[in-house]
Amino acid sequence: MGETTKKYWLMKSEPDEFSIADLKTKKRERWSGVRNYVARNYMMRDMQIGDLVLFYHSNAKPSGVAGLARISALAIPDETAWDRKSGYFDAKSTPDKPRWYCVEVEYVDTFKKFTSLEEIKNTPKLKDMALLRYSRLSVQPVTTQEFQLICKMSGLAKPPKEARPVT
DNA sequence: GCCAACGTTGGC
DNA sequence: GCCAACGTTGGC
Repeated sequence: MGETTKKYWLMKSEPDEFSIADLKTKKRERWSGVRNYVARNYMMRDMQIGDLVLFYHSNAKPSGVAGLARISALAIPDETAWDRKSGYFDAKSTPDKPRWYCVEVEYVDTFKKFTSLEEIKNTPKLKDMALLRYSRLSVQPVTTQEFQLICKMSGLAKPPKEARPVT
């Protein structure tokens, strides 16, 4: 990965907790609660404002890609880590020495056609997606080809080619 | 609810 | 540094 500038991502959320509809209502949301170093590092080191995100519903019936979001703020310390009342509390992370970080994402679109995990599995061109190879990783890079194809499968006539923040 | 796959922890 | 035990993710 290294110096490669990534533009496309997939981020998982359990729709019972936070769905694409919730993001649409709230417009923007901090992606807090990630407690995996690989996922954190993608957010901390590689995400840029304007990067586009496939919003994936995990642990759902069915699971799959539900819509599109965009990175609207760079990673900052995840405050839920030092909130004892939070389900994401982690005593090893403090305001002085934060261990966990989160970006902010903003709503872009809800796909007209939900693209299920099963469809992704049945699409040969998508067989190398991190989604299938590292099934437990909740924040992961997506190639341009994969991104464009999933947008197409999801009924988005013109997938945004360029990542552009709204003002 | 089950469980495979994987990440983390801690004893040694 | 190894690895067993344990915890979590997420599909089914």
